[in-house]
Amino acid sequence: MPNGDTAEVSANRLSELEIELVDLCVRLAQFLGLPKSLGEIYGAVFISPRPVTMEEIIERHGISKGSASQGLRALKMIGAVRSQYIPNDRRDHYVAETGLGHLVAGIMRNRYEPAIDDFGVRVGDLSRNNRKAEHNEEFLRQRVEKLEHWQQQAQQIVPTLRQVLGRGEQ
Amino acid sequence: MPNGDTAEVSANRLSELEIELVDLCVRLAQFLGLPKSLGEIYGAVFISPRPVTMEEIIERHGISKGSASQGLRALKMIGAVRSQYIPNDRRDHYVAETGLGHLVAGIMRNRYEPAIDDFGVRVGDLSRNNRKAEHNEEFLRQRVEKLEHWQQQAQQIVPTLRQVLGRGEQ
DNA sequence: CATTTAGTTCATTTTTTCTTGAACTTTGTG
DNA sequence: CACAAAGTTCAAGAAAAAATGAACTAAATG
Repeated sequence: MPNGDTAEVSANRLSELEIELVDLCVRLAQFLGLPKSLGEIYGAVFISPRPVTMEEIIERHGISKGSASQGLRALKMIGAVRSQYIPNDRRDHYVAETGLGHLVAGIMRNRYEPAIDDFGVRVGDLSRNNRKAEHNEEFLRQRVEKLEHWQQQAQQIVPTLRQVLGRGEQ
Repeated sequence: MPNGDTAEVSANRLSELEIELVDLCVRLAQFLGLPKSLGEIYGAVFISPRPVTMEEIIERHGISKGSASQGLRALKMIGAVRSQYIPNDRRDHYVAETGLGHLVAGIMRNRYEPAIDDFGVRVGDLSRNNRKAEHNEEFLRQRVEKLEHWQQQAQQIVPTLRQVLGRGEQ
């Protein structure tokens, strides 16, 4: 049972510094094209020195239950957050993953790689049809080739990023 | 499906292939977090073997004048498109820039680098205040340091990408 | 079991972003 | 100059994305 009496006042407010840290997480999320709430939730976990429950996040940050639930699921999926077992407590407790390489890799895997692959498939189809369709103008064929080249370059980016960001994790 | 008669002027209808190429440009734009219309407009320029006017884009792709004007401005700004002088014609004529490195560099410059810099400024402020505020918990200070580290790694990404994508342009 | 608590789902509402089009400015033309 | 064509701007509408919260399922507790 939550602490009782005087407690109906909101659980400990966020300090200035905590607010700023969460703010940065929100900006980061938006930079990456993720919804603001993911940034808030990640921030909530990031600033906590010990594993947090969904309820704490909801209380301290004023997020709806639905957002919190869905947001945590998404963050788990990209590996930004993981849940940690706490004895004698039925609730899930979350801990932030803080390696930038790890975070970026998760986002890549879930968001970017599928799109790059899809692009590859489409360009592949196109260039296959391109060959047998002899009435195409030469110019458009060159454009299709250009896209194939883009696709090849895009494929190289993922491993390269991994290399740059993979160092210095703890 | 043979093209049939329609030997007349190219003025209108997009071919299947052209539609697919524009479609890919739209997907690419959306992947990069840019509005669909930018993809369409870029696509319109991309598939044209000769410089296109705004009017042609509006006509062939059914885009509003406002979108076309703003979209072309944005594409010029990121260097995805440039206008080319045509004698005896008052209108602007646009040509697509097709080097992936060039395109990505432009988007970086306009969209990502400012955000990364802003992030850097904020983290800098934070860590400066962090030092003099002696009442901060140790844990939060570690988190601020973590963000500084992220910032440093992010700074490295830009030149690395440039290197991967900068080769093989024509 | 009945009850309480943790967490999920999803239709609805809210917010944000994109697109449109009409009014406007600018520039070339006779 | 008056006119027309090219291009810009921005308020308002449309569309898309995100957040909410009530109704739900599942799982522990006694």
